[in-house]
This record gives sequence, structure tokens and C-alpha cells, in this order.
Amino acid sequence: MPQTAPTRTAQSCPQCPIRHSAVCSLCGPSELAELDAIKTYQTFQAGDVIAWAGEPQTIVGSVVSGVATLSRTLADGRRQMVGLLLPSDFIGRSRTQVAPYDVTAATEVTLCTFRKRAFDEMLDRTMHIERRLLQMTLDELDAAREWMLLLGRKTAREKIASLLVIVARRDAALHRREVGNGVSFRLPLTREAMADYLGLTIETVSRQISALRKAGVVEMHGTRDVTIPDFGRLLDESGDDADGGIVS
Amino acid sequence: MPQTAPTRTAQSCPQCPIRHSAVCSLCGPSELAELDAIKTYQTFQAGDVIAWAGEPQTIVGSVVSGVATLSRTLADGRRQMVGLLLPSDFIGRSRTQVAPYDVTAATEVTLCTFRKRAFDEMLDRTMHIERRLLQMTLDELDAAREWMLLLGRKTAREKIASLLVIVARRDAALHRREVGNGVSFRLPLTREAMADYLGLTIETVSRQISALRKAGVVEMHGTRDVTIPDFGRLLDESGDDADGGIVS
DNA sequence: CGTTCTCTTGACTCATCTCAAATCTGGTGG
DNA sequence: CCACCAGATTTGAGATGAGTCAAGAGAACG
Repeated sequence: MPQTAPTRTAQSCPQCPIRHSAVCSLCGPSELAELDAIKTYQTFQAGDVIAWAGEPQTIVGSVVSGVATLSRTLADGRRQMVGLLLPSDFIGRSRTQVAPYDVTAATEVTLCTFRKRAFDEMLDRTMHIERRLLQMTLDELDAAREWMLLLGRKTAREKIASLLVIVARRDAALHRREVGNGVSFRLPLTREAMADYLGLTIETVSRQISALRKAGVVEMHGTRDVTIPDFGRLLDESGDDADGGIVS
Repeated sequence: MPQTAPTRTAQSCPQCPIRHSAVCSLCGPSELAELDAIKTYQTFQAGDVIAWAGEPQTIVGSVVSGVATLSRTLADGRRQMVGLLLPSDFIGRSRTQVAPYDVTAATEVTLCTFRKRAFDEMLDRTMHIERRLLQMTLDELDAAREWMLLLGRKTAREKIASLLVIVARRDAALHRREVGNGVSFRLPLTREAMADYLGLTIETVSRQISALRKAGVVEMHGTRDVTIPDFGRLLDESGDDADGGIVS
């Protein structure tokens, strides 16, 4: 694994793309200035490991752009992704030393990182960061539980369809569009990453994508670009409650 | 489902069994008095539904004794447990209206519930409750992710062994003992609840327990009481990193 | 244009599920 | 105290979805 050193750059908070959804989103101007003083931007290449499970925690900060993954590995090499980190998501734990997960860049990833000590001290002084961190952690917990339902009870085909729904929705949200018939997007994950995400093997992922393609549920252009001609059809395939169930 | 009305009782905070681990554990005497004023104890019978997914949220509070479960159900009835609520765990979400999960009493459960409005106001005024809630939510997130690894990558036999390890550890912690060879405990879950927890069918749960019994890994006395003659052996069967990996 | 990696497809195996029946357990009323 | 019942659990036999192993087809890259 060719671990390249992260690139460091600078950028100011007010025009930050994640200003209104990241851990700093409840902060006022003075708190923002404090954060500004302790932050550094770092960019990682796709495939780079940002943090190893069990190693002392060196990084806390937000994903500014790109996709990173959290994963755990069993002694014999079986691997399960347990989190997907998208722009504005927070990496690392305040007030603890070791992360129990591998953090890996799935695409090129830029992070806004904070000096850990200074960040922890700010947490103690202000309640805005901590409050936002709680909201975000609760959202992560909901996502993790939705994911548990997928892992425990869905078929391979439903898992693939569910993943496509998630990526389509996120992509639409990022571009401030509605998901609808004919949406196109690029998969930010390799087949292997998809398999790790869904608790499947690469071969099964590949077969189920082919099956959905043959059934006309998705159209593939090359191996990463997807078009969904009928989004409702994809939703049906995902196995989720058809009538929306809990609208979120 | 014979839904009995919960029993209401009273108890004072200082001698509360979960005083030092619940959401109130960082609170000082004055905050504790405030909480005391807005709390009510409620007891539910095994099998009672404490909250339905999608219904307006009526309860926020802590589990004082007993075991409750969080679960989600797919349109066609497939069911996955997504959380196990033990004494001191917090039920409900502040500042939101609907819970996305069914909350069910697995055993007789006593809750220390708070008036929602008053509780939310307290959250805004003090930081101790919110801080503790963040710690607890992070712990829940870690547990959820560990669980995802189990659901996505472990075999049925490993899943059963893992569950037994978890229950044995929790039971030992509750009685302030070490887990060791010869530990005994009672399973707080039916076979069906175990199946929902592990993403299996009850038949597979039953078969794997029988297999572990025949292999001498566990001894069963009746259907709920378990003895583990060799805890290390059970750990091996759980598939987790043998050398402890991340010691937590 | 090879080389190398990723992805797809095929053939076969096996773990887990499904359907069905037998057995056990705890509770109830006689 | 015992017989009986309903629900929970165990066990069996067969079906099947996903994994494994192996090979071939595409893409990406120098």
C-alpha cells in the first residue's frame, strides 16, 4: 500500500463548503475564529489509510470533500465496513486515545483537522461544538441501525438496491436536486468496498448488479456510472417499506 | 399482545442503582433535584411494547432494571433487533418527535421517565446531561458497529458464541465480578429474540446452541440457564481476535 | 501494447433457511 | 398432585441463496 504523505493546504471558514453542516455549524464568529486558529487541511489519496485500528489517535476533524470508510477486520481477514464518512462527517473521538476502526480514503479525501489537545479544551469551554457533535452522533447511530437491518435481514439483491438508493439520494442532496426517474451518478466505491459495505463477496456484488441490469432496474455505463430509469422500481427492489414507512 | 398499563412507583435519586452510570451521572446535587422533580417510575411487563416505530414519542428516560430491545421490521415482517437496552441506558430522543424503532420490554422493565418538555429545557440550560448523553451515544455507536461486524461477517456459530460472551460479560459487570471459567448466567432473551438479534432464524439459533453444547463449550440447565466451563474456549468460538486485539 | 488490476461469469459446494413434526416447559384447573 | 394445554424449543429432511474456486474479459497505466 503506497502510503503517500498527506498534502497540506489552507482555506478560511466562512466560504467552507461544509460550514453549515459540520461540527462547527452551531458556532458563532468568535468560536469560529478559535477553530480557525487550530485547524489544518490535509488531503489523502484514494486508498491511503488515514488511521489504523488500535493505533493512538492522531487526527480529529471533518471530511471536507471525498469519501472515507470506517472498517473492522476479523483475525482471519474477514472485513466489514461499519461507517461511510461523507463531507461534513466527523472523524476521530475527542477525549480518547485509540480508534477501534481503520479509516481509509475511498476517493481523494480532504480533511479539516484540529489540534487534538486544543480541540478538547474548546469542547470543555463551549457547548456549541458538543451539542452539534451529539446531533451528528445520533444521526450516525440511526444510520448504523438502518445498516444493521440491511446486514441482518436483506437478500443480496436487496442489499445492492439499497446501496444504490443511498448513493443516489446522497448524490442528489449534494447537488440540491430531487431523486427521480433517470437520475445518474457515479459509484464512489469499488466492488470490493461495496462487498465490505454490504457483508457480501465481490462475486455476489457483481452478479447482483448484472441481474439488476438484465432486469432493467439499472443501466450501467462502464463499471462505475449508473442510471436509474425508474426510481420507484429500485425502491421496490430495496425491500424497504413501500409506502415510505418512516419518512426521514 | 396483552398490553398492560405500566405500574407507577417512586424512588429517590441518591440510592438509585444506576445513579453513577445513567444520563444523570455527571449532575450535581442541584441538577439532581431538578431531575427528581420531573421524573416518574414506570414498570412494564415482559412483552409489553414501550414505544411503536413511527408513533409520536412519549417517553424519554433511563432503564433502571430489566432488558428492553430496539427493533425494526421490514414490510414483509422480517425483523432485526438494532439495540439492546440495559440498566442505565437511555430511551428516547430529546428534541425530536418520532422514534424510528419499536421499543419492547424483553423482561420486566422499570424505567425512570422524565417529562419530555421539562427535560428538553434542562438540556438547554445545563451541559452535564448533554455531555453524558454524548458519551453514552458514542458507546452505543461503538456497540452498533461491533454488531455490524457480527451481522455482516460472522457464521451462525460465531454469532451465538459472541452473544454468549456479551451476556456473560454484562452479567459479570452487573455483579462486579470477573468473567472466568465456570461462570453461569441466565439468558434474558427468548430464542426468537436471539434470532432477531443475530440475524438468524430460531431454528438455526437452536441448532447452534445444541452444537456448542455437544462440543462441550457450554452447559445448558433447562433452556435459559447457561454455564461456561472454559471462557477462553468460548472466546475462540466467537471469532474475535484471539489476542484481545483492541482491549476495551 | 504488454502488464496488472478490477470486474464478470461459470460450475460446484455448503451454510442457512424453509417446512414439518416431535418434544419439552411452565402454567392451569380439576 | 396430576393431567392437560399452549407456547417455546428442538430436531429432521430437503431447498436454496450466497460463498468458493477458477477462468476469462475489460480497464487503467506506464
